[in-house]
Amino acid sequence: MMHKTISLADQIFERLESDILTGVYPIGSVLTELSLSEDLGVSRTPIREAVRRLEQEHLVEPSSKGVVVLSITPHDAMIIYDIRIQVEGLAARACAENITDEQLAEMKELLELQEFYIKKADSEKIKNTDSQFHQMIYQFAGSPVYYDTLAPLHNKTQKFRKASVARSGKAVNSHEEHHDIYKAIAARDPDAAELAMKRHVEEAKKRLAELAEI
Amino acid sequence: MMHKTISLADQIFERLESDILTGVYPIGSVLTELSLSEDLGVSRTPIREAVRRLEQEHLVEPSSKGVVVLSITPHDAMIIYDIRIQVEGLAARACAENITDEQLAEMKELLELQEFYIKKADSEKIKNTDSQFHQMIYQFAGSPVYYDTLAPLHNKTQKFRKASVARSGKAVNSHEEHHDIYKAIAARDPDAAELAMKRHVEEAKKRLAELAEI
DNA sequence: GCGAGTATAATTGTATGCATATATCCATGA
DNA sequence: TCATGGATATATGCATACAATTATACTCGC
Repeated sequence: MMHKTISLADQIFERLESDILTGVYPIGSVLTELSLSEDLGVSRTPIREAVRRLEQEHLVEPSSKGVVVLSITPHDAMIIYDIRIQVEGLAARACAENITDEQLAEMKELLELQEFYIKKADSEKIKNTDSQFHQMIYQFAGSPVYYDTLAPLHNKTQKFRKASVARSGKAVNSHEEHHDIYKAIAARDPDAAELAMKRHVEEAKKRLAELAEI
Repeated sequence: MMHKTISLADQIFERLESDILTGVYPIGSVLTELSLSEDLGVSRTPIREAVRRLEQEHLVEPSSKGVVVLSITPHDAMIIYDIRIQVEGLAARACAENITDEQLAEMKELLELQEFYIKKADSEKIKNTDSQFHQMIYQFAGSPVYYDTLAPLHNKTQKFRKASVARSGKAVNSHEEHHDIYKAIAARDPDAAELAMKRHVEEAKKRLAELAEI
């Protein structure tokens, strides 16, 4: 019952993370290992593992009794964008310096796929390719440090944005900005890549600020 | 068996993290839960928890048999400093904008303590106060996001530096730079605080680069 | 009626056992 | 000799049992 499948702990983490960021477990509610274990029908062991990861990401906080749900505030979201502006700028620069031809081709392919989904107006898939594009940048930047630092931040803003979009009904489109970044990286121009990426994340921040009326 | 003290899992994580970053477990070596469990004299449960955290921080990587030690390369360390330059700059700025009088007093006290240890040439304590100073900045910046992002990065450079210092015999002293940062924060001057912090982390990067002969 | 002290319940920390998957090694046959 | 197949060893994933701590409720004495 082990390898091919994703571990229960991973599945449970994904589920709990989603449920917290989308409000299924409201901020302030208390979760205990035992109650989660009963709710999800598994033993405490994989639950513990998932909850520890939630703790590390500050989505929950230990309290005298179980853990209490924290999620993130709009203010936190804005700060995450400020950090992302700087660090993704560095990552894009590193990417322009280090990317291989194969990786570049992969990136181009993803952008074409995104274009396809934009024409079909499949917003779920658009958002997916969007995230994948950023994760590619993190991965192609030449050090796992970029991914480790940026992936959790990106993840949080994505889910926060998702909740805001659901409330407002608006959607966003940043395909052109992605293409600018790609072009700079393809040209192996670090300055241009950094600039394009910083501009892109800044725009994303502004869009969310409007959306969430911060 | 659940004393007031820190949990076994936490202790083991700290120890393994240190041992990896200082080379006790060389890069490429393989660790299994069972062998660690026997070496450290505890059951697999807390070991598992610690190893999962190491995986999340990319200090080890799962393999067919146990996990293999990754640690960080000098190149990674330099990248971490580049990220810290930017993000700690933001944190220092936020700190100057948000810090309370009590927090400011606490910070001043810490710097006086550090001065005391410097006169006594107690390098272990100096390093401790050093780390505490940075962590205070993260905590007083007004959002847990700063701490979550910066603490792991700071931790890694500290331990990496420790290994380098052990090899070279040199030590470093950055008290004056800390004091500059404090003065800017005390004056509630965000621009000056950001600048002082950036300069400080840049200097730390240069010192490590010399030390590690990168 | 109320406070103190104690019993009880609830919760997490740790150990252990079992199931399962994978690697390794050895034997056997062409 | 080499490939193949199976037995064995080793590893992790999950469940469960137990220990210990902390919160809560309750009782008893005043």
